[in-house]
Amino acid sequence: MSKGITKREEDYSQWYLDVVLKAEMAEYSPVRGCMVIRPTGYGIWEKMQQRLDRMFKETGHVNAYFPLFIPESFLKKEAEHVEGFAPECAMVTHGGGKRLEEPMAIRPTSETIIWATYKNWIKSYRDLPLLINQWANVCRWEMRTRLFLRTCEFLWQEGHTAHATHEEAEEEALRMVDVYRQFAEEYMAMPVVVGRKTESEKFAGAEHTYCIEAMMQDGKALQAGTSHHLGQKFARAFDVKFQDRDKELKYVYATSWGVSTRLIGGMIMTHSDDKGLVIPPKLAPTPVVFVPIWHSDEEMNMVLGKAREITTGWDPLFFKIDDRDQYKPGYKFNEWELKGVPVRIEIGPKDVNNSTVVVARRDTGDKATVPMDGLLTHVEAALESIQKNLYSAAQKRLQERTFTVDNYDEYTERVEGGGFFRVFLDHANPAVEEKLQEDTRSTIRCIPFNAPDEEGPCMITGKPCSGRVIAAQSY
RNA sequence: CGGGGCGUAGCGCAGCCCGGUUAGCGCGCCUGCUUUGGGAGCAGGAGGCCGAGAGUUCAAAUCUCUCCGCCCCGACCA
Repeated sequence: MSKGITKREEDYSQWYLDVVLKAEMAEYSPVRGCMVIRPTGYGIWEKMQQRLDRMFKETGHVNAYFPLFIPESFLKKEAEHVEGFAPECAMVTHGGGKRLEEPMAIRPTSETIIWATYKNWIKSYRDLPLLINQWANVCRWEMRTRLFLRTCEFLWQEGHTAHATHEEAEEEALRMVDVYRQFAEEYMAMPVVVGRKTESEKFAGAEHTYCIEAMMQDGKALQAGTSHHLGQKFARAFDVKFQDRDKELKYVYATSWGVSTRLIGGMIMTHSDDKGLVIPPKLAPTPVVFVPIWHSDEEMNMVLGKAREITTGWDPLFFKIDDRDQYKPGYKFNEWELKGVPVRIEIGPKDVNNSTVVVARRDTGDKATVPMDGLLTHVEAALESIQKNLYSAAQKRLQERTFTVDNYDEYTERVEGGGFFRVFLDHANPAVEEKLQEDTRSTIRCIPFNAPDEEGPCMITGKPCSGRVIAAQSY
C-alpha cells in the first residue's frame, strides 16, 4: 500500500495534508501562512486557467492587469467593503526607505482599484458593457491556514464588469456562476449546488452573492466559486457615471466573480483516495505515463524504442515515458498512482512480442491488456470513461449525503457527521445564523436555485419560511 | 488572540527527566556490483553551529530565563 499516507477514515484532514505534500502539489514556505505551489500542483492550476480563460473569452470577456498595491483611501470608499476587508489586509507602510504618506494595502480583491480606473474608461452607454477579467494573486491575512484551502496569499481570477442596467448586471452575475458550475462539473468532475448566499455570508460590498458549493468526501461543504451582483455601490463610491441614450447621467451596475487555487483543494478532496492523488483527466497536465519494463540493456533499448514508436505523432504534452533507470517498475507504479496520473501504460518484453500493452486506470485500478494497434483511441476512451466515472461517483455521494431534516435537535445531532441538510431556516434573520453557528459550527451554505416550492416553519424560530436552504459544516 | 504541541543531517525521529567519550537510527542522497511485470539486495561513503541569545557549571542537545519560528484545536474567512 501507499507509504506514509494516512487513511481517510483514520484522519481525513491529515490524509489531505499527506496527499498534498507527498504528491508534491505544494509545501509550506518559510513565510507564515504562505505556500509554495510545486510544479505538479501548478500544472493543474494551469490546466484550470486554460479552460476557464477560454470560457471567459467565449462569454465576451478580455484580460487585463491592475496593480497589486491599493491606496488605503480607495479601500475606505465603500463602507461595507472596508468593514469586511480591513481586518485581513496586509498594509505597506514603507517604501524606498521612507514612511509612505499614505499606506497601501496589498490587494485582498481589486474592486476599488478597478473602479477607480473604470471611472476614466466609462463615459457613455456605448462603453458598456465593460467585461474584464484579471488573473492575479491576492493577500488576506488569515488566522488559520491550510494548504490550497486557505492561505494568506493565493492565486485566482477576478472578473469585474460594468453594465448599463440592473437587469444586465444580474444576467452577468448569473451567467458567470453558471460558467463556474459548468467548469466544476465538466472539467473538475465535481458536482455542485448552485444558489445564493445569505446576507451574512455574502461578499462585503455586494447586493447579493451567487455561489457554487461542493461536497467533499467527508461531507463538508466547500465554497468553490462566487459571483456577485454589486449593484451601484462601487459606482457610487467611485463616481462612475455614464450618459445614457436618454441623455441622463446614470451610475453603472457592477458584478465581480472569482475562483481560486482553492479549487485544487476541492479537486483533491473530491476524488483522491488512500493511494494518493486522483486527477480528473481533463485537468491532468500529463494524462498518460508509460512505465517500460526491461531486464537487460538490450531489452531496454527494444522496449523504449517500441514505446517511442507507438507514440510517434502523439501530442508530447499528452504522455510521458518514464525511462528512469534508478527505479524499478513497481516503484514507478506507486509513484504515479500517488501523483494521480489518470492512465498508466506498462510495456515490457512480453508486450513487445505480443504487440500489446497493459493499460491501468487510476480511478478503479483496473488493468487491461490491449493491442498496440489503435492504442490512442483506446486510451482516449479510457480517459473519457474515467472522467465520467469520477463525476458520477461524486454525484452519487452528493445525493446520498443530502438529507432533508425538519427538527432542530435531529439536525444538531446529525450535522456533525457531515452532509448537506435541506432545512427550513429564517435566513433573513441574522440571529438565526448566529445561533446555528454557535450550536453546531455549521452555516447556511446557500439558498439553492432549483429548489422545490415548499413551505415550513423555521427550525429555530418557528417562523414560516418558503423554500429550504442548504446548511452544512464547511471548510 | 486564547488552549495544546514541536524545533537535533534533505525528510521522519531517538537522545533531554537523571549534564560527562567521537550525537545516534530509519528513509533519502553519492560510488560500485547484482537487480527490474507492484515500493530490490549487498558493500562502501558524504552529510550536524542540536531554532537564536543569555545564564548556571570544570563540562550543556540535555538544567534556567528570554526571544524567534512553525504546526494542531477554538473566534474571522475564497
